[in-house]
Amino acid sequence: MLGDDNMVGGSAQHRRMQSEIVLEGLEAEIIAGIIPPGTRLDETGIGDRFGVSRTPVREALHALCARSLAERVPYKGVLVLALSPEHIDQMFEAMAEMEATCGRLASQRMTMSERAELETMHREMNALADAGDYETYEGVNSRFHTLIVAGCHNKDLVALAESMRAKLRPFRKYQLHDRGRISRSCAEHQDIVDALLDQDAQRAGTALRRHLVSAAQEFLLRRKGEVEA
Amino acid sequence: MLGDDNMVGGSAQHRRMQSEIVLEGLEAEIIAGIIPPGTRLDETGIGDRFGVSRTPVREALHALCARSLAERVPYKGVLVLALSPEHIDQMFEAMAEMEATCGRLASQRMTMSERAELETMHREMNALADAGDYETYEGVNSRFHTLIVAGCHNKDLVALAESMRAKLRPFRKYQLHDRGRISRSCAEHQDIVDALLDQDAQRAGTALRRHLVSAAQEFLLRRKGEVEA
DNA sequence: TTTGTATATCTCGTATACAATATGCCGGAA
DNA sequence: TTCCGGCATATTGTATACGAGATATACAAA
Repeated sequence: MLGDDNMVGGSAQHRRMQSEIVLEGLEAEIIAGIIPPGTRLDETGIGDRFGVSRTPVREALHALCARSLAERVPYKGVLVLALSPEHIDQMFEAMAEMEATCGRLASQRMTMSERAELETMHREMNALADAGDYETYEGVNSRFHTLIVAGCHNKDLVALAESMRAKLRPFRKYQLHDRGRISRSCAEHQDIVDALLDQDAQRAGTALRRHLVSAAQEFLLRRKGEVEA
Repeated sequence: MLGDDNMVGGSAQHRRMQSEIVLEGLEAEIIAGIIPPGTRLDETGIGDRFGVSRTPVREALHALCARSLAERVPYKGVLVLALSPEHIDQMFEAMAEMEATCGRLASQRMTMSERAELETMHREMNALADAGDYETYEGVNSRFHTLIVAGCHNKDLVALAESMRAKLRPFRKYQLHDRGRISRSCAEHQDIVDALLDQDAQRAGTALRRHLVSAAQEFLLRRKGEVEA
């Protein structure tokens, strides 16, 4: 009995599987752009790199495909997904619609403490915007949106919305790197926060949709510029 | 060259992998309710049943978890998801929101031929309702909703909406088995079709949401009754 | 009878061996 | 020179073997 470390409190603590480690590693590398789209993910090579056999690698690759970060072609391999501009556009739209939906519900359902946190974050972001601290801003911004999505209190909608955000994460690193974009972002956030606190479902939805669409526009324009440059 | 069945037109034709076959088999059995929720999916047993080894079975199980038809508990196995009534309620809501979102966009984006097909289906369903052919009605009803979802012309939104529909399919078999429900369904469909053809985004969304919420209510009431009986 | 411990067994996670399939290269013929 | 076909290689898909962890059972002691 002594030395009993059965910490049963909370959710079961389980040993991290190798496949999980590989999955997270690959995901991070893909999202960070270290592995560019179109790359074939070689099972043996990755296994060697992570120091595991092919089996856990294969499981990680399957998971990657399930999250549509990659695509499996039988007997050929799995390729990091290269997305067309049109598809990226669609993904942004899907994310915007998901967050708008969550936000609309959240306006009615957020708890008092969630609303308080929302305001706190918003104020914090205003300060960060003034200070020009883009890195920190981006972090808070991400949590801000996560909080809104979670505010709908529907596990499935949250999961769908977050899955879209995850897919787009690799593309969002381009954004929010100039003062103009950030101050526009803050203004749009103000609108969103107001609507949520006023419990105005309609306005919350449209404000969120508009905000995300405009963010997407900026991204696509910037990317287009990069390609031409 | 003769006997060359490389029909390269369209997407590549590949030999069906065993893991795919197992996946589809299990999925069908789960959806059909042959494998009840809570069942532990034994890897060796399933392998024997399908005549394959554990490896493809494991891949299928992972895919099942990715589609959240089952849940993996490390070192314990994967369990067919047993959903609480509250969660089922949330899933219905998520599906309703997804279809409403798709429908709102579809009202603006459906092609002429899609709109025509929509009307055709609706008329067909009215006839089937009058005839009391519930089985066929259910089939057309499913295609009706699929068509609306697809009408948003956004691959990602369609995928999200369809994933919710897939999750709920096992529960929907209870529905639409009495004349009252069917006639109400038809009336609600009328509203939806009108809004879509009028390109009235707002109304399309609310009509769809209302329709699906009311369907969910019926299901939950019926289920509650069954439990008490 | 009950409880604690030890063992037995079962299943999962991982590694490796084998089979099937695609790709690339090389030689030969037109 | 160019095109075609067959072979070699590499990589994926599948099967099996092995080790780790967990649960269940049996037995002993209180």
